[in-house]
Amino acid sequence: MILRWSEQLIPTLREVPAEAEIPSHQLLLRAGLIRKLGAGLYTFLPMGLRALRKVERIVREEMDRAGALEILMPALQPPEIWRQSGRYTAAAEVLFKVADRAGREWVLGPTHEEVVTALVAGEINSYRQLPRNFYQIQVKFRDEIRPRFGLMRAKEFIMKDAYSFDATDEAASESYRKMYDAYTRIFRRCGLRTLAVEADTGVMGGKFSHEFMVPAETGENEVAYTEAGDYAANLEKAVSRGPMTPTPAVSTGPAPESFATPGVLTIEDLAAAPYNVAAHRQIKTLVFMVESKPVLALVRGDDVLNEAKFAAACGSALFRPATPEECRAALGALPGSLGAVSVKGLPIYADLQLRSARGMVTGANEDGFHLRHVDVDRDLAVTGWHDLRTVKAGEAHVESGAPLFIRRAIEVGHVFKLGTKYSEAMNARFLDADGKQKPCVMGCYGIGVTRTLQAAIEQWGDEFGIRWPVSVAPVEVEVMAINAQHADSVARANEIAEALSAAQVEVLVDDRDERAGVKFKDADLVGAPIRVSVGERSLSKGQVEVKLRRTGATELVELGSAVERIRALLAEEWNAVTVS
RNA sequence: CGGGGCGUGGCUCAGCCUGGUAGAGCGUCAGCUUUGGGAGCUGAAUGUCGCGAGUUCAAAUCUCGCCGCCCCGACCA
Repeated sequence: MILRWSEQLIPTLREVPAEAEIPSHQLLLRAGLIRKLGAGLYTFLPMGLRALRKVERIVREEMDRAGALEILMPALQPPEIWRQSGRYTAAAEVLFKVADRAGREWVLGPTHEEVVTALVAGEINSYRQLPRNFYQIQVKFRDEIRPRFGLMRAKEFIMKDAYSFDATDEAASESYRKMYDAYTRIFRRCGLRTLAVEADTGVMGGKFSHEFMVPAETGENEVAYTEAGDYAANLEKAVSRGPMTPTPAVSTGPAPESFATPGVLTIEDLAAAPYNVAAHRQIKTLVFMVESKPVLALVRGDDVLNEAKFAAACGSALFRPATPEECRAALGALPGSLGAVSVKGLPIYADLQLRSARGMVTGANEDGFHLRHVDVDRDLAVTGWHDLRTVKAGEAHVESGAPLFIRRAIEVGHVFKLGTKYSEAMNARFLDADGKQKPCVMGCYGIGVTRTLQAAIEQWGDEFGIRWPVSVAPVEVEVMAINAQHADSVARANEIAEALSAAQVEVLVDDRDERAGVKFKDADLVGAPIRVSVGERSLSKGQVEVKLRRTGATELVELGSAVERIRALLAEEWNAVTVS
């Protein structure tokens, strides 16, 4: 197959568009792959769509190979099923809602658990029909608070979502494992290095999950991991043996004692002179409005509350920090002087590091005062003890004791073991061999297809453009006649392109009457793995130049053996992304 | 939603502070020259200065409101 540049729409940009901040977003625009319609809304241009289709094809092949069945569900959904699952309110913030002409409300699907479970509830009745795994590649709509970074976080994006249904928990684990393996293969075939990390289940619910992360400085997630690779977790979920400095455990007085701390509003203020209370000797008291009611969260002064862990502890994701007025209403003081000593009637969730801590300092619930000699077990009525702190780099892995590293990453896939949350809510039951009705045990599995594409660019871009892994490159080879007015060059270039095309190679011919520099720059931007340039100079010696975009290596090849050599190089490129 | 920034030919931006003629580079079109890493010359087209009010003899410029976009936080593939 031959594409001719002159007949395409490949609007490359010489300058970096002002709207793009991160390299992959800049390259998507500069290489003429996408154009923006509005915030988080993008048109895929021909080259961008070609690359996207390549990712989709890999995903399809691996899902099919893993035994999943492709279907296609509606993006427009009735709100009833969302009420039925309970997510009409739980996920309300991301739901796009539209009205039809009669004023009836509809939902634009942000995901499809409800639809697929409703389907299964109607169609699967017997254990003999299990297991089944359904997937689709489809548009999702999410009313993101802040769309960002091009395709990375869009209001409308393409996702591969799969849903497994099993008769037993063990069988569900096997389905989960199959998807996990398929994901590993998919990302490798897309040329991506990924890290599978333990993850928080969030609003999805369920038992446990793994995220597939592409390490990148521009990623929106942070991952904690050991060098040996025996542990990797999203920072939201990560645990360690605890902070580097132990929590004080020696009582300093028989009862809490108030002391004046005028102007002190932060942990740092209190840690500084004249008070000199080290941060790890302080109790940080945070107030959240959980489903409109105040709840206290306590962590050590030098720790950072992990909101995902807090959500798990209090059993709700619907919370926000309390306003100063709400803090005053709940505790009688403004942030900066808050504490949990003697507080009654409010839920208090405390981090495990504070358990049995003694000789601590915390706010007195009186503006400008703090309490010292606080012994947690004696002075605080803690509702629940949980791991609430965010792990820090350098802390010890729970099992091996090895130091944890932290780095940023892009989440490209997420697999969940859901259990029966949706099947029970939506009544997806089957008749088991023992004659009893049981809910299907579910799993769900997502890949951000458009995000994966951008992650590949983020990982493989350089200052000149995109160095596509051949498996997702819009075309495999670009051929150009350096001087479009030199008839012999043009003829030879076309011959090579025809021969490659005959050998099932996807070729882009830059047939524009542009100067060499322009075509070279554009070739680097668009990033075909192999570039063939035919020019008078080398042609006079019977040669053409072949360049590998990935390594930058160039070689001169005899005209007669050029096609053979290109195919050999191409085979090597494919080998680099092949999974056996 | 809170905080910050920006909106001027297709793109990148200047002009705004201190009101009066709307500009540059790139791109586009025509012609000539040039042809191995974003060429040169000549000529040309392209603007409701985001929208709406207000102040003023006069508004891209000052004021107010709205809209859009980008960045930082919460959400997620």
